[in-house]
Amino acid sequence: MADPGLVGGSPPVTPSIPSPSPVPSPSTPAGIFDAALSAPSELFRGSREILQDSYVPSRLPHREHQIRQVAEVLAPSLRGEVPSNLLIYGKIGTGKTAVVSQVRSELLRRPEARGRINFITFNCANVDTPYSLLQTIGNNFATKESDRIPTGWSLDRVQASMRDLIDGRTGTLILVLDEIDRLVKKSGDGVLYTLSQINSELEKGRVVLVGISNDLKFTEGLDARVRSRLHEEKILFPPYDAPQLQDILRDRAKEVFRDGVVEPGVIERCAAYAALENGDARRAISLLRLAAETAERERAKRITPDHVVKAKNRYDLDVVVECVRSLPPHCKILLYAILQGYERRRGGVLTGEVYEGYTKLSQKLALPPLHPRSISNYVIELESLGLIQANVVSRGRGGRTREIFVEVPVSETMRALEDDELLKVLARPRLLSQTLLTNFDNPNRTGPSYG
DNA sequence: CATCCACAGGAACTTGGGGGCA
DNA sequence: TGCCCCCAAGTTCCTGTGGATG
Repeated sequence: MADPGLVGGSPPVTPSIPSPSPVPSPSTPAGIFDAALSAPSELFRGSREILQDSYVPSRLPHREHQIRQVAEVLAPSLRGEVPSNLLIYGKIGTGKTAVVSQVRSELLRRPEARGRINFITFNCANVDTPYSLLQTIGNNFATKESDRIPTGWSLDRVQASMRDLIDGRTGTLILVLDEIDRLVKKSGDGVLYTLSQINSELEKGRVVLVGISNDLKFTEGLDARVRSRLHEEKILFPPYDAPQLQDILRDRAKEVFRDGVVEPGVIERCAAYAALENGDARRAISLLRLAAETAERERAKRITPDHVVKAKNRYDLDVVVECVRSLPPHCKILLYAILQGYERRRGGVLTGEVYEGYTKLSQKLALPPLHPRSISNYVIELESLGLIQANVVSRGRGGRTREIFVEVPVSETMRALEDDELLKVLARPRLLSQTLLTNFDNPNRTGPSYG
């Protein structure tokens, strides 16, 4: 089985996929993809992968300085010395992961790195418990099946086994922990303490930690020893501004689109939308991709600024629907109760009302309702996902509570919930919301405006 | 200015599931 | 097979909060 969240290191073993039968099944309308595949794309020249999040371009505009900084920190590993631990901060889509990935490639390309440097990258959103982290690190070094660390051992045993496996190889292990703040938030700093002091227990191997975080303040709650070890070096990635985002988009566009298909104003509009949202380059690139796909579906010969506007509306709604679908069952019921209350009151709903609504819905669905404490946690989770805004308000003798506002289009979100197997019995006929496109396309919108 | 209300939210605990080991 | 481990989800218990009220 492939290690979850492992981005670098040994390639995961993938099961062989049987080749598809060339004969279409009788129930499949033959040739439904023929039209889409036969004609070459009029817009795309290069692989569409160039516009995916996972693609790391050969050039990272406006990140030359950061690349140099990361390289300088890690360079001692090429001389057989132990580099300092490194923390990289910056908001989403500021190029942190891409820069580390590029430095990694350059580093491993050097002849001095051969047999001397191992580079493993984890995303702590997937590997977020001490056990799974130590297990995955150890298993990355296991050369035979019997060396692998299974699930079910005590944490001490996993730790000792991982240490032995790392020490089985000479050289430096550069351990990149992407979204390290999520690991700390979920499991505390114990495992970081273990990793940050592991070098004192190793004879041959050496470990260097490179933490990547979106949260500039995540080290505030750390144990002082862990903080000082992690903070040996730190690099801040500032958000991109609109002209910088335009440069990034032009680079990608040149690579992926045919000449002259991108109309003036397209790049500028994608960059402007993304610049408004924390200078997120990923978002800018996704918008460009969606705009191109929209143009392609319309069989347009060129991508226009209008396609960007359509793409932006689609992007926002897709994100919401996908997010809603991935919620746990009780969280979906809670969100439905919030939406109902919000629609009824045409404004903020209080925790007590929401809990009452949630309890009624649960009973309707023949599910035992959760305790208010658990619901309180779900409210926090929904807020962190950006679906609602929950402000703590004190109402005097009315007590202290949270006033909850909905941050997504009510009708569309309810419909997404009603599509769910669990909640479909709640579905009712409703009018199509006219608010969606106008609300989503107003970047200057302040505060809750749906409902 | 003490009291009150209706929670907020931290911490410890319980439960149940997936897995290893002797 | 029984006992151990980890982990996620949920519960219980508790203290804290802050503005209206008397």
